[in-house]
Amino acid sequence: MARLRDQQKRRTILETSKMLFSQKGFFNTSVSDIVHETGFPVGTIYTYFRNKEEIIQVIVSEGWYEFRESLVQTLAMQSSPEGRLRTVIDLFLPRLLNDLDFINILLSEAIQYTRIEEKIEDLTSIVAGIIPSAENGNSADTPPIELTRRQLETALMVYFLGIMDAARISRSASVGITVPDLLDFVRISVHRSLGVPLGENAIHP
Amino acid sequence: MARLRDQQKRRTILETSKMLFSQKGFFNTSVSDIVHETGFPVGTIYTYFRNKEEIIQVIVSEGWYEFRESLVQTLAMQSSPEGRLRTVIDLFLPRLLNDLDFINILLSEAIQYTRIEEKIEDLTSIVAGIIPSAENGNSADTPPIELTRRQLETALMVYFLGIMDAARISRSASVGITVPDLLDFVRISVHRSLGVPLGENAIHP
Amino acid sequence: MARLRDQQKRRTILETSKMLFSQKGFFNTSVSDIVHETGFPVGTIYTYFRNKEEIIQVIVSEGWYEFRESLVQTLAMQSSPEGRLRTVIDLFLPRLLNDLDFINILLSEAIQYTRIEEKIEDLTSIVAGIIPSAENGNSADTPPIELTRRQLETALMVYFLGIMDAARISRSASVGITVPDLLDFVRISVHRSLGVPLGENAIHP
Amino acid sequence: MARLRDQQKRRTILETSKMLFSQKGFFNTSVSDIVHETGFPVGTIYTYFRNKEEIIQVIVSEGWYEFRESLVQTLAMQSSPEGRLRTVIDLFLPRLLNDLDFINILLSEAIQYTRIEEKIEDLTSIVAGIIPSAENGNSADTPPIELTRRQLETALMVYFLGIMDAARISRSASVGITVPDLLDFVRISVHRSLGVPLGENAIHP
DNA sequence: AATGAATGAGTCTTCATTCAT
DNA sequence: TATGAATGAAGACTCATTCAT
Repeated sequence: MARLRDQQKRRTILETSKMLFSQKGFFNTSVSDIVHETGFPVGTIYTYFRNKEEIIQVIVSEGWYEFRESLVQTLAMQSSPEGRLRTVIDLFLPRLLNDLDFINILLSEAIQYTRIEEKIEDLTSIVAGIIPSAENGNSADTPPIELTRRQLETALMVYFLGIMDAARISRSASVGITVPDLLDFVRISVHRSLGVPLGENAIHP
Repeated sequence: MARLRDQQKRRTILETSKMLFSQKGFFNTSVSDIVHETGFPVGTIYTYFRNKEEIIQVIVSEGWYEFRESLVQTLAMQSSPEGRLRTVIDLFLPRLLNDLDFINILLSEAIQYTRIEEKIEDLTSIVAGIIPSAENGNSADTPPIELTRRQLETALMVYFLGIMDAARISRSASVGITVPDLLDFVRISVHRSLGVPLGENAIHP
Repeated sequence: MARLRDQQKRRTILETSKMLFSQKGFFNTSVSDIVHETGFPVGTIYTYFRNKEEIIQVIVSEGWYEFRESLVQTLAMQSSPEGRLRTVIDLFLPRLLNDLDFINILLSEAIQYTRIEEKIEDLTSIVAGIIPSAENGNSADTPPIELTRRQLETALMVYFLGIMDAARISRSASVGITVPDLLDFVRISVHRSLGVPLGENAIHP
Repeated sequence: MARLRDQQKRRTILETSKMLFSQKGFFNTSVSDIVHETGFPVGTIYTYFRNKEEIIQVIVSEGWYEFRESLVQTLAMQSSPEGRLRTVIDLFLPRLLNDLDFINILLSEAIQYTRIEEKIEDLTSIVAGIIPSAENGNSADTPPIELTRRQLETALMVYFLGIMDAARISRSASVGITVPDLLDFVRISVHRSLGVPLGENAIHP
């Protein structure tokens, strides 16, 4: 019982902080802001987290863990390379882009507490593994793309970072590009490069 | 006659701050750090800049202005679309990626002082204008790419942001990708998508 | 349970600041002076007051409120106009003039934070209300003074301000006038103008 | 020639500073404010005045000297006590009250640089000397007031300070009393106390 | 365990005055 | 002599974290 309520408090702190960090930035959000927004006493914040830095680290690591785990598990359930690709593009990418607060924190000022390099390399590696290539060994029916593993990973890293950054920026009123534009762009690129057709509703976001 | 404002001093403050902001972040760099690093007295910092925020704004706006101006002017000197594309890829992209401190500041914590949206949209628009497409009107010998203007701009935004972000991250020891990998990636992509061959030394890296 | 705000601490800050502001002036008193004089750490000052300005505002507003309230309440207990007048002159005026630090702050540099106009107008209005005049309606036995309400209020304002300012200045070694001289002056004036005899010990000096 | 221009500059500095000190207060007016308002370079300010403090001291001392000298000289030209009284009330008081900036500075935050005690005592003494009293020796035709010299000086000090303070405060929008009310008040008081009738245009302000 | 007052190093910034030119 | 950039001590205030209650 107490356990449950505690977990709820912890979640509230994390969610409130996430919103504040995304909106005002990590350094412009004071612990006192979190206190006011949650309504909890300061002391309470420090019974759940060692310090302010730990809050952002947990937001990022838990958020990423969740995303990554569900990606890996769902990928495992798809037998064909094509199915896996569709999963990434039609399910996980939209989900990622849906959480702009998360992206904002991941790429913003707190990048120093974020270890984003490791995360992107990891993601890149997972996705590279599902793309049929000469090096990866490829099935008979999908023609291999002519890229070395290194080139593929470079491409994927640019794509992921570019899409996340574009999504983050697209929030700004002055930007014409929208998240749907970005998803559209990915589908076209994949279709052209890999010959995998990905209709807008292939799986359904 | 009193002394005149010393432009060399101003430059020193800007360069020192740029390095510090990139290394430690804007918020973790104190004015006192700038004072120690430059060796100037505090007062001097404030005779050249109204406040700490103005320093980062000037770093970004002057840096961007310089980059953009030389891009536009050099583009104007190239008559063929192909030549313009080569200019962008072989001259300006390497130059941009060479200044990782600048990129770091542009994309990092100071994003709030940076108006990066406007800058990226502007750049995207300039480059979109030189790519032969059905909409842009195209010469007989280069086949148009089959993208709407909106799709093209989305693609360019993702590419630019992705490359800059990847370059920034590539600094980290744990990342396998390097800036040459990124340039390589761009050349291949352009070659494949537009049929424009861009050898590594096409103009000069 | 954490500690509760300590009202004694708050009072110490107010009293110390009052003395310092009166002695050295508001602008020549630094928060650091208050810190040294009280012995409290800086942070403590700011847990009780939002800023330096609020300290002087509280000194003035609380001081005035206390003075005004006790004036009004005691006046209400006196049934005759004469009794009320004596209360003002023999009880409240001495009390006011006894707190030269307060007067000094009220009339000095912090006048900008002090809203002294409102306070004086209010006081003037209260006292004007107890003086028998043709306009106020007067009892049969005290002859009305021959002044319009406006003239009466002007007179009272000049008197109050003049007495307070004279008292403040009388602190200076070079000035011959003393606070008893001022009280003496008021008694004579009232006696002559209103025919109300006010012996030095009428109520209690 | 240079001499003349110099004196003009000096006057400009004094007048600009007087306005600024009155409006914003001495401590809230920076030397840089004076620089901006006058358009002179900082250095110039310091060729005319040793420091900021000296500026206010000169404003007050020169302003007072001028006022006092012309008072004394004009008084000397009046042979009757009554004429002298009229001069004070109809000529000098209105002139004094006409310069609210001066009064404001005299009584405000810079009171520490102002030596107001000496000035008021001096003025009080001058005026006390022209009022017929038992102690002063009095002419046959004006009945002496029944006040000791000390009481008279007390009265005058209260009057002068009260009127100046009231005038200063009357600037505030919320105050009903005006400078004419104050002059009116003085005339009535003098008439009643001393039997000297002072029509509004007795001499002409 | 829960609380929130206490803490003080550290932040950015100002500004009167000087003095090199 | 005229100038205005240079100076740095001093200012007000913040805020993450602790710890007495």
